[in-house]
Amino acid sequence: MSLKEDDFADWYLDVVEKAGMSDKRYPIKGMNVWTPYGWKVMRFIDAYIRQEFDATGHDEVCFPLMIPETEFAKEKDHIKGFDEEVYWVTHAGLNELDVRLVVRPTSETAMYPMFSLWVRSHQDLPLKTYQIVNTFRYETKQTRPFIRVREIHFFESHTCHVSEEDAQCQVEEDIQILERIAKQICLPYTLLVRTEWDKFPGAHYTVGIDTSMPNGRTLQMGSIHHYRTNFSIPYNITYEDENGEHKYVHQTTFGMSERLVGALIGVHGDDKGLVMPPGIAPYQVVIIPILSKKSADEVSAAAKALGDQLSAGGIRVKLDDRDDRPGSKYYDWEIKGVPLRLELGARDIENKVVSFARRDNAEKGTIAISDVVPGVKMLLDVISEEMLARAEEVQRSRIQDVDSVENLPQDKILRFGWCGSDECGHKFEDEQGFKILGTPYRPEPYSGKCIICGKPVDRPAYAAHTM
RNA sequence: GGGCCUGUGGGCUAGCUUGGUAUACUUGUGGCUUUGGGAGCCAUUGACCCCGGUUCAAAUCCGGGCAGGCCCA
Repeated sequence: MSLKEDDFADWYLDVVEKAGMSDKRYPIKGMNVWTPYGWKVMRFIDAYIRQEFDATGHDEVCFPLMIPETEFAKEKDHIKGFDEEVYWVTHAGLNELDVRLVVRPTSETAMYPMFSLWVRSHQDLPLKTYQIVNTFRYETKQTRPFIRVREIHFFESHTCHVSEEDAQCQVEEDIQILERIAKQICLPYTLLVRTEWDKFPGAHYTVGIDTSMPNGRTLQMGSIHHYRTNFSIPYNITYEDENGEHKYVHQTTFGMSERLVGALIGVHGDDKGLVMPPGIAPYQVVIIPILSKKSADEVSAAAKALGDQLSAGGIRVKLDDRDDRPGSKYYDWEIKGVPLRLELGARDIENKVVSFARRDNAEKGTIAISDVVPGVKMLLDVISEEMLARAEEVQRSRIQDVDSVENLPQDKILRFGWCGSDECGHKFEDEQGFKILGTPYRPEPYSGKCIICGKPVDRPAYAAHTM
């Protein structure tokens, strides 16, 4: 699906509301209520994230929400990057606080004072932790559910290593974890090393994780940072090595937010509503019994038995036995994006089959009732693969090579030569209104000239309008 | 940071200029009926953002507050 800006904004808000993902009527701008269906989706994503981090030797932790100003201010670039968008707690009861408290916009400054206590020896390393929490950032721009909010649900992993090389290996592991998470949600993405002026405040370098939305803009879903010793020095996180020498740890972080939900809505949705990737769909299958006066009891019992069978087979299934017309139910579940609809009526029972309809491509057919569990599983796998393949194809088609600033396509991701200088980069951004997303994390063959100064370059830069 | 606009049942909306019983659709609830793509009929619940002012009378006019949206830097 491809949409103009206004159409996308209307479509997005409409779908989020009608599918029951979020209620934005809570009386604080940018702080929305997770309604049951939306929260189910987020929980399935979180569950998968937990599984991935646990399996790669990370320990889940949970740090306090508040950070004393004295700790928050220790890393100068970091505070400069965040001080305009943090919430402050200045009072407690009737008293003004001596040391004001920051409501975390991210948790480096909460965690690292403790890391300096936890890490003493090289045997304590690597330290690999993560947490899934809410953070707060005072957004002044237009807010939008999941995409730009002031209370952000996200995960953040924080690691400490003996050397820059070890930390670099962690970045590679993070990318593998990302690959698996993205596959589960059928989301394509690009890995681009951000410009110096756009990297995370305090980072050595930042890898942005972007995806492409139907209005032609890119959405940053998360990022991976290599900090080197930029934080361990001000927070004094040191270890004693084999030779008794004290050294600063090298650190990384990796985080992705509820924007994953915004991305899956935008990337997969269509004019009928959401399309949920089977991997994180709260309901992978919905069963609609087709009742008639004569067959009501028989069909109801068969539908119930079918639901139990699928459920026992490990499939997340919803039996919609509301007293409503089938057509009306179809529309309801299509808006919510349930990947597979099963219809069961007297005709199907007679033929020993169940009818199905795929949400992603509207394909219909039947499955033998004797073979229903493996049949449904296979269909869900196929749906997942095809959703990812289609989304990847769309993303590829949105990337366009350009070699001049004349007539830049406004709804594409531009690939072009950039010498890497701040001067040319800023000139391009200021004059063209595009944001430079960065240069590929994985080198890709390229030869061209800087689009501004004409100097020969051997790697491309990417730019786009961003959400 | 500067400017503009808007708040009416759960949702969407008419009424506001020119003050006088608040409108339609949708949703919710109960019933009858129906069920292979949003059926129909009957009954019914439900609102003027808050505070103050003007007035016989305020959704409507005025002031302030709160909330939301848009545009520009």
